[in-house]
Amino acid sequence: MQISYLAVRLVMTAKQEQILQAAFELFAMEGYRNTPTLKIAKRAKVSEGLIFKHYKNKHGLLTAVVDQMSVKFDEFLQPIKKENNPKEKLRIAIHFPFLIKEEAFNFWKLLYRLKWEEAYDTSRMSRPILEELTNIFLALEVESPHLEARVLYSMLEGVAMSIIRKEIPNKEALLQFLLKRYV
Amino acid sequence: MQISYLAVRLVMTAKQEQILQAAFELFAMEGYRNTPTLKIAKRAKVSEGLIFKHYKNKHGLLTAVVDQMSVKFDEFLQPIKKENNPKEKLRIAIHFPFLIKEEAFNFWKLLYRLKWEEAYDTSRMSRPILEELTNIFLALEVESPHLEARVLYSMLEGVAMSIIRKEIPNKEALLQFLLKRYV
DNA sequence: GTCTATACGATGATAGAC
DNA sequence: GTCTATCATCGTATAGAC
Repeated sequence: MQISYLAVRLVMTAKQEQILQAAFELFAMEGYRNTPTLKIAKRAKVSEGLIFKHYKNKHGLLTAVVDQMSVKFDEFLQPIKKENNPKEKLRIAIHFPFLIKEEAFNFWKLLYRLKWEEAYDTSRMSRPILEELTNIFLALEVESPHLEARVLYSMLEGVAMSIIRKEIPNKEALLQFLLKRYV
Repeated sequence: MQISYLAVRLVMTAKQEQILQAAFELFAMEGYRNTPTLKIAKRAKVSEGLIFKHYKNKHGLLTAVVDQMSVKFDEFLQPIKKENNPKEKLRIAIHFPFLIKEEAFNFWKLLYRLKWEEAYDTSRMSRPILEELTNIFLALEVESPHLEARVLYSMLEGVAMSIIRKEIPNKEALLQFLLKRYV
């Protein structure tokens, strides 16, 4: 009975969600190790013990946070997946770093934190993008589609990191520059 | 008496160096927060107390590690600084991510860890590179030297990260591809 | 300079009542 | 499901002897 299992998994009490949300925010802002469970409890306005009832231990809570992020990430990728025209896909890909709203910075901060801090395997998130980029260049029949994709991916990742870290003074100019170069 | 002050600072006992080396390795491999001082002491084959005699506290030890890294980083940058021909400077810059030897991966891992994990300001390390790249494109009189430099920087940073994380199967092919594109 | 012993606070986790 | 109380352990840091 897969369906009912999934259904059960989706049911969350209000407090359970508060914990998840608080943990997400704090892990992103201060890091996993730097965040005591007591601080999460306070932010979520629940008792500390409740965290362990729901998520077994601190790492279980992190897993739950990451699972939730995966879903958001898939949603983020939908536009490029739905588009069929390779030129248009490319345009969407280049827009990605610039589409990250300030409210979503925490999401990406956490992703990069985990990547380095916890040696968490974030490839299930990065691989789909790399695959999309490769498909683009295969369709465009360029000389070295895989290398082309790798380079674009690295560049977009580097740009995204700079944006999240608020190191780019004029985002719009950079976006236009990239569009002119690639599309 | 600046000179004698500096001279004093450079004197280190053998055990002090062992501590610094062990801390560097562990911070890079497992992260600053994840590394207990006892573990550092054991790796350095000294007593735990000695760490605090020499470095006051754990954060002081981190500072000492970062200071030492700064020196290594400057050495790394020397080739591009010494070169005058912009085309040649560009070639050197593109080589950078590929010049990182496996033994030096820890160095860069720690740099990125600190960047995200501790919100450590690593700009004193990244800014000089960005400046060099900007100078290159100013000398080459391209249309948008600052944007051009920013994009190259992001790309090289992204590539370097992939290399450190051992995600690139064929480094040589990627290097040749980049050289062909940029130089 | 170096070691041993130890204090002390913080933190993850459990037990039991409601 | 939720809270309060509590524990055990770990980790930073200090004191004092050699």
